Amino acid sequence: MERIKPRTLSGFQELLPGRQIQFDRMLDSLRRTYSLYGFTPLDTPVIESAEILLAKGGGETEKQIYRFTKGDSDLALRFDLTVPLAKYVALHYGELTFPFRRFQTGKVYRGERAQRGRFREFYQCDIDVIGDGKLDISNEAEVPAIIYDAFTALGLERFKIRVNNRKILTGFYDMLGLGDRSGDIMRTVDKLDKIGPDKVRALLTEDGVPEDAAEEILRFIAITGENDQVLTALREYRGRSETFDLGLEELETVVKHLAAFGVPEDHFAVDLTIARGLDYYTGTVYETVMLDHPEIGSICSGGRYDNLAEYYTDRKLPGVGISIGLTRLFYVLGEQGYLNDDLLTAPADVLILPMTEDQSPAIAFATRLRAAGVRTQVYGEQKKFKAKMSYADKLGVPFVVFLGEDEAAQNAVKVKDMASGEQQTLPAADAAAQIAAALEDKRGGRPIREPKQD
RNA sequence: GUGGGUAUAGCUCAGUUGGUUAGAGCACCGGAUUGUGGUUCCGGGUGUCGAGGGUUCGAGUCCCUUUACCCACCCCA
Repeated sequence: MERIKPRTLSGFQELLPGRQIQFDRMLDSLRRTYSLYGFTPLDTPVIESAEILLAKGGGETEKQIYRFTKGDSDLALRFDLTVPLAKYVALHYGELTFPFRRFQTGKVYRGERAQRGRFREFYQCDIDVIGDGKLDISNEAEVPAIIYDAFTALGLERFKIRVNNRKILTGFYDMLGLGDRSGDIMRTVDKLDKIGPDKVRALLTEDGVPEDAAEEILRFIAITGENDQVLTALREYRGRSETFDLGLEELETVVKHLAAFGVPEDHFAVDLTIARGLDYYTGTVYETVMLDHPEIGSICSGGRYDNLAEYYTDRKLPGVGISIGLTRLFYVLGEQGYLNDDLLTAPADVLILPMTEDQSPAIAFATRLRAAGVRTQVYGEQKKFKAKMSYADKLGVPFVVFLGEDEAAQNAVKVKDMASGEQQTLPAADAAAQIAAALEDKRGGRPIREPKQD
């Protein structure tokens, strides 16, 4: 029989068991943080009608979306979680309470060419707050505050949330008489970190930006430093564009609130260059980078949009949201050796090895362990003892329990600590509680940690 | 979509100017050790050299076609 060579499509990811456990822990941690801020979980279909997903039309989405037909239906795989949210909110408007605060984790699909840290199928973790007609600016500070909490809960420390305001940028380009070109210019300016100011200037003039305007732009994006310094420098531009002035006011408010939310000053920064992928945002925008690995780009971005669901409803639904590229984040952490292979990656805390033909005592003891919250597996295979131990070793379970004739006779169990090799015989009555306590001792590590800085 | 690269064991890869039987490490299997793993020792190759065609006495190696994958750009999480 001809065998088909097993393979996984480019840009799609599947993990081995230990890694998958770590990935799920990341997801759990994020969901817990989001719940703490009063967000409600949401799930929407991976497949939607193409008409819905392509309502906006044009651009990269059209090029990259997976689209197919089934019978007469024109269907597509969701490209992000924001468009499905817009449809959801428009559809269920009457049944929702606003501001509507939802979080959603799920896979999204983009038919672009895969490469390092770029996938065709990947997880996004989104939070959004949708207002009915209006939405207060305080939400624009809360969202990055939640991201700070979420990343900190994951054990990450060396990251920075960069904040900007779209109105400041469009206002600034209006001053230069380049308002209609601002999209292209922002994309070029965004490359500053990568290619340096000289090349940015060259690209700008190449695109037909007058030299004095290009010079002006370079001076503008060179504004860096402490948040207060940046804000002070920006105030020099006031009075020349209403849009700019409004944007600056918003940015000042967001910076002030962020401090109140408890985000340390060194974890967020006003940055006038960020602009990528933020085309539908109208106000505050965010982008988060890992400080030690800026080359991987954004792992989390979002912002304020004034009219989420304009393609589906006449109602004005402003919102603010942010999306973590979880697959990218996880991939990068793995690449950089940040994922610990500790006992937390084992699928069970205890493996019970029944040594007698009758496995019912082992199964009964497993039931007691599970009742005590201990993840327990019974190894029922008829193999040599060595093979059973080897199985325990490979899974990485911290404890093995032996249940044989000797133990049964004493109404006891023998517990082996796999790390130390020590064994002790415990009375069956309180063995489960003792094992649960010992596990508590061993734990306390976070699922994901960054290495200590030298 | 544009440009470059790679394809040999489960994985990472070596394989000389074309030469006889296809190699290493890790992993895996068996044994030393039938109630003790992770260390050690002994033994075991598990392969359509991506696919198709060509050149040649002879192709993993050279040429053509093709497919897949990787990297960079574009764009993005």
